[in-house]
Amino acid sequence: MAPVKEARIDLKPEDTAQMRAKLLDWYRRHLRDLPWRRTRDPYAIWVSEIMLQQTRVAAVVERYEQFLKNFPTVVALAHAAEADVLALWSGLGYYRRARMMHKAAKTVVEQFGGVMPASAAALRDLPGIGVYTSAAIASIAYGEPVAVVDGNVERVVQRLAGWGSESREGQAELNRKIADYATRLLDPTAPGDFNQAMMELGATMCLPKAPLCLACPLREHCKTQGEHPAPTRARMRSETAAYALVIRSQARYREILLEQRSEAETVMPGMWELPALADKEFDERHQRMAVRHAIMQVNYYVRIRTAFEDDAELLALPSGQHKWIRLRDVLGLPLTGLARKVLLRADIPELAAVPPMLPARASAG
DNA sequence: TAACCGTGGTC
DNA sequence: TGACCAAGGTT
Repeated sequence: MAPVKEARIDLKPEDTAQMRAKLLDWYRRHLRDLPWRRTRDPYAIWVSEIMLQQTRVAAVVERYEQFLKNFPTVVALAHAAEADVLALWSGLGYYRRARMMHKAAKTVVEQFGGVMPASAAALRDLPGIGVYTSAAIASIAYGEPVAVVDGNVERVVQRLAGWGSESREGQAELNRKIADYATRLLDPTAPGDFNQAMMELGATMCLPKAPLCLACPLREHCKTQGEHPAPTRARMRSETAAYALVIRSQARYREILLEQRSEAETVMPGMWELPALADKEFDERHQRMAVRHAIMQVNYYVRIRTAFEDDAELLALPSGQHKWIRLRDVLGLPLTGLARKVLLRADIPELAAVPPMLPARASAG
């Protein structure tokens, strides 16, 4: 006798078999050629899954290979300095992900002899690896039959099953039902491909706003044909900010003034940024550039002012530690996303090409 | 459980 | 300009 909870899921065995076949067939013909789909190395897949958390595929594609070039194995990552790991993460956001993965790599080396845990349950014990990520790595790298539930799968299942806002149950109960459905639907003979197919379907067909139902391989099995309750919106606000680009020439090289955020900050602790201006207002003649920078619920409209070494009174340098950094070493530091963006757009010859490898340890430590 | 942690593209 | 959103985890 089936448990009550599962009995509410309307999925007949013959439907399941058809849906698996249609979805896998569609996936194998339409999958995007992404770098992490060319490997079964559990470490490389781990890196991709951490980078992909709440982050767009396009942003990850740019960083994934560079990260693996610098840290090709879990042992290499474990032996790296945290500042170097963060430097390669600069601009990706959610920096705790990088710190936790670095910490987990050390655990893998110290406790497991440098061999990645080979099951979802064991992976789950590492910092930064939760229910989703452990299932993703285990199914893709090891073929373990565990279903993933990410934002895509959640939406796809809700539409397939017709579970919408009319249900009175709590979010926790709904999440259980979704995980149950995904587990029932999972093709145990190809769990890695199947999981990726569900996510790919959500990412490219079963879109949040205007789903492409007419081209969907599962349309005949879908209860809603794309309906989905509109998610509640968070409020955004705008602010202005102003920073200084201060460059000085030394005998053989040029240096830029940067400031290191306190380790006690809750946001981007210990990372390097441009010095803030004491006064956000300044003459347009001194403006080097203007950029928008979205952080969480705030759109910052940022103006960057050109300044010089003896303009110190313009700068607000009360707490943070500031330092002159050689321009050629700057990309080796853990920069905030905003600092990185400004420097890369500032047309600075020393930064003309993003180096594929981290520079030798910068002098800013 | 809900708040918190970053970002760039796009409309 | 303002707002939305993307392969979550932690506390």
